[in-house]
Parts: sequence; C-alpha cells; structure tokens
Amino acid sequence: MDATSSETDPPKAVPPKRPTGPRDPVRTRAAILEAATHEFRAKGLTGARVDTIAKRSGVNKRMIYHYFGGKEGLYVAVLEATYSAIRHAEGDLHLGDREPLDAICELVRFTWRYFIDHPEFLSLLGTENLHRARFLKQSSRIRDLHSPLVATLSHQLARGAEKGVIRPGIDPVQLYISIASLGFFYLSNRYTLATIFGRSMDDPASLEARGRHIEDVVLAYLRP
Amino acid sequence: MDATSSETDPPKAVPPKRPTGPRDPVRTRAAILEAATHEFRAKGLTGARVDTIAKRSGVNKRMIYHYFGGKEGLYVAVLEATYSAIRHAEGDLHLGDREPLDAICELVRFTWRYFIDHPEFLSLLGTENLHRARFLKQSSRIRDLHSPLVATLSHQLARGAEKGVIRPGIDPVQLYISIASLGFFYLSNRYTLATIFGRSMDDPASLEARGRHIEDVVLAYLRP
Amino acid sequence: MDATSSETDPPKAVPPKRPTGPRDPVRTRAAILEAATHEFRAKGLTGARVDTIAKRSGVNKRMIYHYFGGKEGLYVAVLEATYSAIRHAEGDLHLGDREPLDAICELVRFTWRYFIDHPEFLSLLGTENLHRARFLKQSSRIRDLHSPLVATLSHQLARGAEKGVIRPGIDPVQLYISIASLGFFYLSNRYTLATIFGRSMDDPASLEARGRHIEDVVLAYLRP
Amino acid sequence: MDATSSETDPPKAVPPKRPTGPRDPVRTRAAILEAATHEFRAKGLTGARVDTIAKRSGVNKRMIYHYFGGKEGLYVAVLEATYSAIRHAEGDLHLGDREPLDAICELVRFTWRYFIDHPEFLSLLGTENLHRARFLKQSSRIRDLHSPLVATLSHQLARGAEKGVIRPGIDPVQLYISIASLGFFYLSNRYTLATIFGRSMDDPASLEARGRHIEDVVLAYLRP
DNA sequence: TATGAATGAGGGTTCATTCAT
DNA sequence: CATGAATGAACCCTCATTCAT
Repeated sequence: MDATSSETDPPKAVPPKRPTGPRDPVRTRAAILEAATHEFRAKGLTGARVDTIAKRSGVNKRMIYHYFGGKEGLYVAVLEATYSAIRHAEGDLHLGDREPLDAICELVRFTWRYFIDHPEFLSLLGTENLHRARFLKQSSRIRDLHSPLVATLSHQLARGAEKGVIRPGIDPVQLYISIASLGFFYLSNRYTLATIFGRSMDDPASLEARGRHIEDVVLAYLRP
Repeated sequence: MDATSSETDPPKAVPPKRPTGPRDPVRTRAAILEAATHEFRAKGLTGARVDTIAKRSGVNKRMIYHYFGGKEGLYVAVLEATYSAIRHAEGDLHLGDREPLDAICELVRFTWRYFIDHPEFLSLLGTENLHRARFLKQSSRIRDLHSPLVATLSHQLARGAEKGVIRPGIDPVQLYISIASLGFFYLSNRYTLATIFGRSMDDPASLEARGRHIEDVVLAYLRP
Repeated sequence: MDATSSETDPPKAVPPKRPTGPRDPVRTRAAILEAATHEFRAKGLTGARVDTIAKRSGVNKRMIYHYFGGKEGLYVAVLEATYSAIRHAEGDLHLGDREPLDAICELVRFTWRYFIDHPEFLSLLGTENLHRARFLKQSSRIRDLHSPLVATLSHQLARGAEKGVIRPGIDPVQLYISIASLGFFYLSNRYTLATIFGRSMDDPASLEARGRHIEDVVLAYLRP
Repeated sequence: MDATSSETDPPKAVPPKRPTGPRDPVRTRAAILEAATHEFRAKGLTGARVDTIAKRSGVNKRMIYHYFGGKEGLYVAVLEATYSAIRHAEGDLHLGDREPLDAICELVRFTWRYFIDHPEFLSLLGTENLHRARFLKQSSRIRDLHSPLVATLSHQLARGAEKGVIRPGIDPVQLYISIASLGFFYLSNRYTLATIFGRSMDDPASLEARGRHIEDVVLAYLRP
C-alpha cells in the first residue's frame, strides 16, 4: 500500500475469488482483515460496507459474523492490528541501544517513513478519533503496547541531557506527539492542504522536503 | 461550542422548536447550517443523518433540499463557512502590522486557541480529507481565501531574516503547516492519545502545557 | 410539434421567463395549458411533475392550483382541449359536402396526417386509457363532440352503398375505429416496433409508405 | 387474467402471504415477476409502487433488489417475459405448415384472441412506448424473437401470390402491423372509445363483432 | 393576481444482520 | 466451515399541495 494509490472502489477490480481452498480458517480471517483494513481506511466506519469487505476478501458475508461478531468487532480488530504493527516495527529499531540524538533522529525518520508507507494508519486514527476513541478503549492490550516507547524516549532524553547534547526538561510524551504531529498532519491533511495552497503535497520531492523540514524542527527544539 | 462537550445524540435533547417565526429564510438557512455543522462534525459525512439535522434545526426536512440541494450540497456549504470563519478571524489579527517574531508568535497562539475553541474545524477537515478533498475542490472561493496568509507569513519571514531575528530560508508554507500540525494533531487525536498514553489531554492544565510546548518548538525553529 | 423531436427534459432549455407582463389571466392560463400538454404527453399523468409544468410555463406553481384546482384538474383540461382540437379540425373538412368515397378517403388522409402532426394526441389517449378513461368520463362535453363524426360517416356510407360504390352494411363506428387504428398503433408504438423489427418507422419515406398502405387497406375494405 | 377485471388496488385484497415455503428462489422470483406484471400493467412504470409489488408477491421488498437490481430492472424483466410469451404462443401455431390464406387468417384470429386474453401485453407496450422503448432497447434477445414471425409471413405471402390467392407485393411488416393495429387499438383504447361513442366495447357481443370486422378488413386487403 | 417558503406523506433504495441449507 | 436467500429498519430524497406575504 502506498500513499498515492487511488482508493475509489469501482476501478479497483480486485480478484473476487481468492485461491485458498475451502475451510482454511487462518487465511479466511486474514483475508477478511486485509479487506476490512482497506475498506475502513477508505470510507471510515460508517461509510464502510460489510458487503464490500466480503466481496473484496472473497469470503461469504456470514463469515465476518462468525469470526468477528459484526462490523464493529471487525473494526476493533483492524484497529488493534494497525496499532500493533507500528509499535512492533518501532520496537525493531532498538532505539535504546543507540546514542541519544541518533536514537531520536532515527525515530523521527522512522515515523515519517512509516506514515508515508501506511496510509491506513492515518485514516484509521482519524476515524477512531471522530468516534472519540470509543472502540480503542475497548481494547485491553493497547496501552501496554505504548509503554516501551515512552520509557525509551524518557531514558534517551535523560541521557542526552546528562551528556549536554539535548536541552533538559523535555517531556517525552510532548516530544513524541510533536514528532508524530509534524508528519501526521501533513500527510493526513494533504488533500485539503494541496487544495488551499494550490501546491502538490504528494510528489516525491515534496515528501522529501517535508521530511527534511521535520528533522530541522525537531533538532532545533532538542538543541540545548 | 467547546472541546469537551458530549456529542452523542440521545441525551442531547435539543429544543425541537426554534424560536424563529415562520417565513424567515435567513434564519431558516442559518439554523440548518448550524445544525449541519454540529452533525457533520460529530458523525462525519456518511454518518450524519439528514433527519437529525432537520430535527435539530427545527425546520422541515424538505427545506434542506430547498436551500442546499441535498446532503452533499449542505456539507459543502458547511465546509466553506468553516474555512471562511478561521481565515477571517486570522485576518482580524493584522499580522502584517507587527514585528516579525511577534507576528508569528501571535499566529501560533491564535491558531492553538482557535483549534481549541472550534473543534468542528478539526473534525470537518478530518472528514474532508477522508474523502480526499473531493468536496472542497468544488468550492471556487477556497483558494483565494488562503493567499493573504501565505503572503503575510512570507513577508514577515523575509523581514525577520533581514533584521537577523529569524533564520533565513524558511518556507512559509512549511512553517504554517508545522504551526497547524503541532496543535491540530494533538487536539484532533486527543482521544486516542489519551487512551494509548493513559493521560488526559483535555484538561486546562494539559492544554496550557501543550500551548507552551508548541511555542517553544516554533521559536526554537525560528532562532537564527 | 412534430413526430420526431426529442422529448427528454434536460436538453430542452425552454425559456424560463415568458415575455408576458404580470396579471394577464388569459395568457397565464394558456401558458400553463401548453406546458402541461407537453409534460403529460412526455411523462404520463403519474410521471408528470407540477414543478416542471410551472417552470416551463414560466408561472408560479400556485397559479396552477388557482386556475385548475390541481394536477388532475389540469390534466382533465388538457384532455378536453386535445379532443376538442381534433374534432374541430375534422369539422373543417366538411366531409358531408363531398362524394362518399372521396369523403372517406379525405378522412383517412386527414386522420393519418393529424396523428403525425399531433403526437400529444396519441400519448394523452394512451395515458387516459391506462387510467381506464377515469378522467375523460368527468368531462361532460366530450360525447357531444363526437356525434357529428358518426352522423356524417353513417350518411356517406349509406349514400355510397346506394350508388353502388361502397359495399353495404358497414358499421360507421367500426370503420372509424379501423381508420384510426391503422395510423394510431403504428405511430404510438413506433418505438417498440422499430426495436423489434429493426427498422426505422419515423423517417419521411416510412411515414409516406404507411400512409399509402392505410389507404389501400381501407379502400379494399370499402370496395363492394 | 381477463379484459374486464377491475384493476384498482384497494378492493383487490390480494392474499398477502404466498403459500410457498421460505428459501425457494425460483418461486420467489416468479412471484415477484407476476406481481410486477400486474402492477406495471395497471399503473405504468412511474405509477407502479415497489411496495405494492412486494406486498402482492408476499416477499420482502429487499428481494426485488436482490433479484432484479431495482424497479427499472424489474420492469425490463417483465417486458422481456411479456414479449417472450406472445412470440412463443405464436410459434406454437406452426403457421409455416399451413396454406397461405389459412395461415394468415389463423394469425389474425390468434392475435385478436391473445390481445383479449392478455391485457397486460397491451398496457405494457403502451407504457414502453411512452418511454420511447428506452428499456426494450436494453434487451438483447428481443429482436431475435421476432425474425421468425416476419420470415413466416414473408414466405406465406410469396406462396399465396404464386398460387394467385393473395395479391402480390404486400409488405409482411406492414401487414403484421395492420393486423395488430386493428385489434390493439380497439382494446387498448376501449375506455376512451366507449366514452366518446357512448357504446360498450367490452361485452362479448362487441368483441365478437370486432373480431369479425378485423377478419373482413384483412381478407379484403389480401384479395388479389 | 402573484410569489416563494413551508409541509408531511411516502418514493425507491441500502444497510447490517440472521436464517435455512 | 461455508453459502446465498431473506429480513425490517432506516436512509436520502421527491411529491403535490398549502401558507404567509
């Protein structure tokens, strides 16, 4: 999935028959999840259609109720999988093992790159916030997923301050929110921004420029 | 309207009869627009119900079609009114008449305050971006609304650089997007953020802290 | 009005403002009647829209209720005017003053020509028969309008039989119905006929050929 | 179904529950089609109500969309079935195996009888022509359905001319249209005809008389 | 006489979900 | 486990008509 692909339905022409044989629970579940992610991302919770998800995943509509209980259950599952994915990818960076400034820089670059590569993450968060996180709150595992991130950031900020390379007193949560903000808003609002400013936000050069700008802003802020 | 009010429908118990006498086109139109803003903000385009808008505005459902042509026409009208409102409030700041650093600081504070006070702006932009600005593109007056902002920022950045109080080479559009980002993302995603970080984002102290943080970040970036 | 003009609405672009000054009851009534004839002809009773009639006639919708009481009253008025028109045109032929065979031939040619030139007559009769003449029965003047026609035909058939130029015993009503049939069915069903036979029924050559055929059939039948 | 039954809805009191068990797609489809034929015949396309069709057929309204896509799709299906029925009944006459004059006489009698027995055929054609065959044109199989009729007529006219029992040079399509005309117009317009001529067209004696008249007209025309 | 706002009933259609096989 | 028919509640929208000016 990439940031510039068209998301409208009719031209999509997804293969309606998946090559899995019958009675393969794991693949059925995965196929539904994949199709649902796409649909919820493109239309939101209310706009998404159970029929469309069934058709796209090539499974019978009844299976959605079998595996996920219903549209909302499926939506929650998509949400969990989406958050889980980014946090695991983040974990793979092993930010705790690097030098403080380097670690934060890496997090900035990773975050920006991840947002570009996973537009469903942006859309789903937007949708979930429209609903005031009503569904995310139902998920028990979500909060645990985020403590390592805060812990690592906190640790590196403290070490950086000690070493004199980072200004002291920075709140790790504020910092993370700002790192996310600078990329998230640009990408998730790129359609209205392009319209009001009359300038493409999607082409590689613009994305590259924005990436550099974000690094500049964060580094300026960290500077002691 | 404020950022913390409950938005669910049933408990809302809005006065079903508006106090306007009949045959008042101006008030009818305004009442529809107000109710629609609320409904689109709370539910998005797909989730919004025409019936609910009619009920809340106290007018006959048919009038929505009379004045706005339909649900989408009404949505476009809401979008235009919403953008128009922020740009006019911005214009009232007369940023061009101030000192460069002061002007930008004022813009930062204004933007943050405006986002807090107008949650419908955040939601509607999220909704519109879910639809890839399909409706905003239909509005002809939108782009003209934004050129003064860019012009003013550009002018003040140049003056600031000349005077040696602002680092040279800053792109005004990138800067504005960053200013908006730091507040927009925090507020529009406050529900998921509160959930994943297990910390309120909505109380006055948190809002105050975030406001100061944003100023810090922007000022650090502007510093030569 | 002619047999081949397109009748769909959107491209029609009728002048929405008629050049009459205000307060001209006669013209207002006539404008409504003209627009209604067009609309009922093109859409039938159920398909016709009061709004469309008002717009096309350039008068306020309320006037339709003022002058005709409502949609059905207007429809009855259109029906009466339509029948009245053909019978008056028929009367102008003065068929009673001609030789028997000549009179009947003239009636055949007139009927065919009138049907071609007045497609609204065909459509309105079709619509009225769908409703089992429910509205025509409300009109008191309709029946009197038709006795002269039957009387004249009867008279000429008798004279022709006496003179030996027309076979005796022909029922004038059966004959008239047949004369009307041969043209009416061809023209009112020309769209389905063209489709099932894969051959145009509307071009001048086809109309000419059908006219000759009808004359042949009637004359063969009259032959003693 | 016969020509004289009342078609208005309220007194009809159709059994609202059909005796078919659930889960019988074939019967469900057929029940919808039967109810739709009745409704479109009585009210035309615009006047027909999807709710009424659902109620009469005893199936859930949703099924109409499941099987036919919508009101128009259902109408097209009704149209196809109606045309298909008359052409198949016609085919069963095996007109090609008879003597020329006899074959044509049989066609005349069959057509008249079929029109009397299938008033829905008349009404649906009227409705379809009001819409200028817009829907019939969508049907691919319609034209093929009619070539055998023209071929047979053509063949018999040629043979009759050879044998000297039919006048040469008769166009088979014109002849067929005339045969249909003489019965179709009488029956489909019987309500207005009865009103303007003040004479019943529906009683058995009148139908019998009209049948004989039609034969007379056609035979007179065929006579060499 | 003329106008355009206002109305309530009902139009076709779509939806998430469940049932029978 | 899997299927497609079946359901009833809404949803957006349209209509003929009336009201207030």
